[in-house]
Amino acid sequence: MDNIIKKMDTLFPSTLTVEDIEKEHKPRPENHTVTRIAPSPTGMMHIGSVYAALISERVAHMANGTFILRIEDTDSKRKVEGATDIIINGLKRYGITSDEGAISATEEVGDYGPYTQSDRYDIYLAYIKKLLQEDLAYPCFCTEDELNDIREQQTKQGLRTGYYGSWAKYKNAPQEVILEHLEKGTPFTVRFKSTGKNFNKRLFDDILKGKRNLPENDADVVILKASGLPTYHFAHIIDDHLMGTTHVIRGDEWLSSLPLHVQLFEAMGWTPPHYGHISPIEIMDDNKRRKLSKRKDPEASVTFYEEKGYPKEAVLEYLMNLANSGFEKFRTENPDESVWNFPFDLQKMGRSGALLDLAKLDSISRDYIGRLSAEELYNSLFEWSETMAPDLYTRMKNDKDYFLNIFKIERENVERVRKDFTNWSTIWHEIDYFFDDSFSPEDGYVAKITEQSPEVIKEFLSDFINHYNEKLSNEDWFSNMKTLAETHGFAPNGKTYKKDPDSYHGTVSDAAKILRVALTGRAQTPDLYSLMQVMGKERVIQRLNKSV
RNA sequence: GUCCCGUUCGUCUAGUGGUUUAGGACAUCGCCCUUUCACGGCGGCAACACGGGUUCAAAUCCCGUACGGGACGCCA
Repeated sequence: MDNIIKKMDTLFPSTLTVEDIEKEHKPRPENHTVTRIAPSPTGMMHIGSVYAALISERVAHMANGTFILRIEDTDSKRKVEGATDIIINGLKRYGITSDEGAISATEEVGDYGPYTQSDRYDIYLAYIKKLLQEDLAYPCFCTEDELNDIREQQTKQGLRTGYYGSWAKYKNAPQEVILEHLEKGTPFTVRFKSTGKNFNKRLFDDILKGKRNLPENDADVVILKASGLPTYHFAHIIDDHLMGTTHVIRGDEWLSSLPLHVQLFEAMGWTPPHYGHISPIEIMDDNKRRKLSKRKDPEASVTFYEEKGYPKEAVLEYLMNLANSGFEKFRTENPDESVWNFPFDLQKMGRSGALLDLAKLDSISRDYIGRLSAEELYNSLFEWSETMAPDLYTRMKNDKDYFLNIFKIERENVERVRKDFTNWSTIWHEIDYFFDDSFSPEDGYVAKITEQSPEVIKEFLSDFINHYNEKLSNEDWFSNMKTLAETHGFAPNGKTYKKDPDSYHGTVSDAAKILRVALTGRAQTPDLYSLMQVMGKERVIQRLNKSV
């Protein structure tokens, strides 16, 4: 073996030894909870990553522990330029703060780094060499084609696929064969030498799934790729040991490799962390449920929510809802508390996968926006529009007071705030009629929408214009309007109208509708009085004159 | 194909053997409030996947079946 290691030293030069690493390594304090999120920089931020990060962050911070952001970039093929920043900014955006790890593409904080796997190259190599020395690992010279052949044969015979048992060609290869390959320069991987037996079951206690019996791992998995970089399995063991991770929260697609990971920890002589496997967020596709896919589903990417303009707080609340069944009750009882004050409890996580429910997100989002003051609403929308709706941004910048007044309608000094804003991207469409340059109804629109005769409309509106006094209170204004409506042939109430429908053009509500439509072009709007106050007398008169 | 995980209203879920005519929220429908809409209030529809056991008693414990999801890579 020493020959092999010597040979490897020339291939992958590194003088760092396990002894060096362990001498430098500071153990964490006793009973200090450490969790981490370990995304791959593939260029997009998956909503599932935010979900997993949120849960891990909560587990650590609820226990006054440490939350780490580690960048898992050992797959050079999938690595994308600038992707680390996307991850960092994505988490920051949702208020998920890490205590250690990458803080930008080039900087990191913490005493347990480096926190980017490609910078940990010689650490992995040191441990690989140790395993080789101890005969717990061995080089494998199989080509891709050979491995495919093995898989094919196994499938044909109805066997488990994998590099195990008698299929493990180089497991006990003679030294000469290995050295010969090394001399020739045959590319090779390093595989872990498993002693597990597939027919042995072992009990694992998952934080979320509970006690599970899983078969021992008997496959000699690759731990070092031909590129010299470790596989996920190996990097996970080394990093989480050295970084002192106590709780690994990850997607349940990893559950099958749990026996392998525990086996690796034990082979290194280390205690494995606690594991919690969370179910993925799913989507309904053609009447079938499946995991949200970043390729097929735009909803999988956080950019979807940014573009639609869901407030980040609303997205976070929605995720918290999925993560913890008690959250809804907490929110009902504490409408104004921050989500970060919710007593998150891992035991209250659902075991099965949840379907992404945008209607529920809408509802949470409406509630959230409804709780904002006009000023807060203005600021949030302004910030969003800078990148997502530049025209709106310019408009808001130039006309701040007008926007604030619009947002104050039925928002300030009322018992119940209206909830007609679902997200930032829909707001402009709700309020565009307030602006003269985007108010261009077609000819005869009032008659068309109200189904009143042009004469009635003309007479009622002309009279209204003559008597309009913007100084009046809502009550006085309305009672004047009511009187005016009656003189123009509208019944004061439904009861009167129903008694003799032929004698009236409608009720006072129909008269109000004429005004509403003339001013806004719509049959449904917020409170008429407030709306006219915000528009101002000049604009009101001008619009009414136009439709007379 | 082999192995693993899961399954309570349409959706998210409460439920840990008797407190349950299975509770809440979102969605949906109806009514009320009301100058429209939204808000709010009240109410309706609506679920323990199926089959066997264990037990005086099962959504809850055990065993099968079905269905759904996942893993089986020099991806993570």
